[in-house]
Amino acid sequence: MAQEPVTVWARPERGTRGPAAVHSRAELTAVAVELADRSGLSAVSMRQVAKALGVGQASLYRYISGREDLLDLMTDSAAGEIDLDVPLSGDPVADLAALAARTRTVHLRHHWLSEIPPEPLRLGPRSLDYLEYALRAMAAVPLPGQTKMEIVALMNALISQFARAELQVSHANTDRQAAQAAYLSETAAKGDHPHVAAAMADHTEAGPAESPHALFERAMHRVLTGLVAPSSS
Amino acid sequence: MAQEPVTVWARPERGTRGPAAVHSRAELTAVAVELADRSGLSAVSMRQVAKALGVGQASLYRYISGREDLLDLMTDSAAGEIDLDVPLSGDPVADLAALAARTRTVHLRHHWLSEIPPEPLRLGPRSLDYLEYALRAMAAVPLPGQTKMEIVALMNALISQFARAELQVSHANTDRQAAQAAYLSETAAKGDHPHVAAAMADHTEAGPAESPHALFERAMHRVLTGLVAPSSS
DNA sequence: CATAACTGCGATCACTGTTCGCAGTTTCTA
DNA sequence: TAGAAACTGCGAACAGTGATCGCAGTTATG
Repeated sequence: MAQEPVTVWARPERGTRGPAAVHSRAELTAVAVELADRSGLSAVSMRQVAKALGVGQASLYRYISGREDLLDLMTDSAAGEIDLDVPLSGDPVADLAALAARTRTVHLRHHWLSEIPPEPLRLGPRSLDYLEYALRAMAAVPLPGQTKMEIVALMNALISQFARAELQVSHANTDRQAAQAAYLSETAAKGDHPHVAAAMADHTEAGPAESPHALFERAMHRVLTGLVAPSSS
Repeated sequence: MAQEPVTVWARPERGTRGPAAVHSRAELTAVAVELADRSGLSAVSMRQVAKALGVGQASLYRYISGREDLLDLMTDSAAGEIDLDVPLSGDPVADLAALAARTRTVHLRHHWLSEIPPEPLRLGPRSLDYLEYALRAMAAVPLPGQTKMEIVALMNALISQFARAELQVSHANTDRQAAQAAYLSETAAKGDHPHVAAAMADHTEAGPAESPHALFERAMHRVLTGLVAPSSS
């Protein structure tokens, strides 16, 4: 009935019969990534990708089965940029924290990673290598495999969150954010929400702001320590 | 030039001049939430909301300025379902963990919360009360306000992630997920990725699975301990 | 050589969020 | 009290989206 393999990774890129395809999935992915790097994820539409590639829009469906596939490819391509040849020290927390730090740089290089709608299980070959590496780092940890996988998922969610927060301040804010911030400070100044007001005052004066990288490493180290530490119950 | 208040919360619901509006933002919100509860966030389109409300589509723009406003209203409405009258014990970690547990139930009640695209700063009045409560729980913690706010953001990201994972297993999987899972186990069985294979084997046998609630509480407690604990550096 | 499988793609469909202009209603002001 | 101003509801339309269908042309297989 329907086409059998519903995921890109299980579908062969080419048959053997017809004329050679002019482009490839890799090419498609590269174009999509460049488009997203420059103009955000919303710029990655079938039409724009087709235009940037110089083909008709409907032709894209010869390479992928839909936009979801494109996101899969992009995500996995980004995962491929994470260096997995770094040897493990044996300290699970330190190794995971270092991996997280490398993942963070990829997130900063590709803003759109934090915009990708988090499907459960968006795992391509490179992402799988990534998962394998992370699990290997936890090999000596006496936790069930299920829990370890959840730890990796949580770690990635945190990395995404950090990247979002970091890009938010650096990037030029839309007027929507400005309005939101204005509403926040305005409401906080009204007298209710004293703790919010205090926290925001802290934020504005503060001292020399800690470098985002250092902040990330500290927080991630703490969280991982909490997660990986042997359970006391 | 443009309309001044860019956020819903700063825009008055009604002027004083014209005929009385037939509906209200609250009504709009309720309809949208019910729609999302039943059919997911994608069912919340201007047309469907208008139809469910019995008005023309263009009329919605008299109450809100766009779909984003609708998401803001829905999110804040959900935040309003979190009980903030629970007295604080004085133990920051325990209080935050309890708050997180209550937030989790709201996420489970409203699947779509995990689907909402995470804008930076989507804070309405109820969300602000929530933030105030969380900061109050950390009043005695010797950390800069900025860091405390980040902790709250991280906590919420984790709650969202947990809810997603939990709903993923319970909910009827789409064939896309099934295909992804098939690809995963197939590739893992190939011999590379031994740690992934082992973890998945753990997953399938395992013993009596721990209740999701207990798992959540344990992990959250650990993470919060790691985050709130006095810095050693 | 015929058949089956493939490629590229113009045209089109159903859907999305949003805007415009108009008729009708209410309230404020001069 | 008349008129202007501000508001409501909304039909129609616009630009954009992802996806499908069918056709002409090309290539390899049996």
